[in-house]
Amino acid sequence: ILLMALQRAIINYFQILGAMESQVGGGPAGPALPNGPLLGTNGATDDSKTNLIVNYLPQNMTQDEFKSLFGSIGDIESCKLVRDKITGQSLGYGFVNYSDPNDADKAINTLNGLKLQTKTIKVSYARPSSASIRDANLYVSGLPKTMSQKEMEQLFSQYGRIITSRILVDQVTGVSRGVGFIRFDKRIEAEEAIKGLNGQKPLGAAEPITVKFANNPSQKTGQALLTHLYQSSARRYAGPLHHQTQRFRLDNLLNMAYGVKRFSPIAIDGMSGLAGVGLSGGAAGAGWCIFVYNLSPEADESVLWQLFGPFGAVTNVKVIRDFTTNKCKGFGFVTMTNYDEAAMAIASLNGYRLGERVLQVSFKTSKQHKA
DNA sequence: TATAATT
Repeated sequence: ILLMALQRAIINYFQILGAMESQVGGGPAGPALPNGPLLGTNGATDDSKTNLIVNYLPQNMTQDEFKSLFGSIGDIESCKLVRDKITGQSLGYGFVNYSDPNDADKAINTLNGLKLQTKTIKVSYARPSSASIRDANLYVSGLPKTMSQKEMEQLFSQYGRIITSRILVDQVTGVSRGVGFIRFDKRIEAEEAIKGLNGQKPLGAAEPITVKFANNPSQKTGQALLTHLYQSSARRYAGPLHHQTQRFRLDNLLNMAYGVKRFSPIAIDGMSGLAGVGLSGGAAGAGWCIFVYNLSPEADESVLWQLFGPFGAVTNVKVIRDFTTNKCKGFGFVTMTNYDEAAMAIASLNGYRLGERVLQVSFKTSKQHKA
């Protein structure tokens, strides 16, 4: 009976999420229109200097958050967070096409390596889209535990240009698990690497390695899907009250099914005492507005992303600048979607020393700007 | 023995 109730609740929950996404999401940007100066001699657009691919995005980042983060650098021609066509889940990567090549360069320099929650995002130029670069990812197992990422790359680089490589490690000890991934620029290169290396012993190794095409990571088991849903349920949009009650109802069911408690008492009890503090609506989307005081005159938006991003979903950041000098006036605002993440960020960052300055961080109140 | 890299 519990499982049936859980199943119903999950179906119900997906419908609610779907409705919320369509209200809040803002939708994917349309295709980039040909832009005069960027037309090549063959009539094709050349966006190689403006179009970026962004990888390792947090699973729960929305299109709006994505646009807000990259829009803080400069004017965006188009951007898209890529989602699974059927489930609507983020695939963890996206594209940003800037109007100005200088802004694309700036985005790589300032946002590549930015830590957001548990992820370190990667920002790089997108290669021209083509069938020849798809399905070029290899799964490698049986690697010697002593082999480094660099050594694995050296082994594979004879077959082509490597785009990414990774060796999986034990989360506790940090020691190699003997498995990894190699993404080549071209699928043909990956095919050649399989022919050349599958079943072969690396120099000095005791065992042969297995090299094959990697599975697509979007296929999940029912268990993994449930786990995922459970994790994402607490991270969503703080939203209107009827969504809150829905959220807690589902959470209680999941708590029963998994025997774990997700919400801290403060996240539940805290809500009732917070009328009028921090919670904002408006065009930027609902969320908890945080006041950040004692920023340096040189502070910019990327500082706020770096400070608050690790704590959870950030929808917007703003540095308040002097109109004439364009220098920061010493304060800014950050909007976060979820109360518990905002509270954690405030608790952690209030009193935080940034260079020579000690930050004051709190929920925004109506009369703080006079201080 | 499995990570969200081509719209």
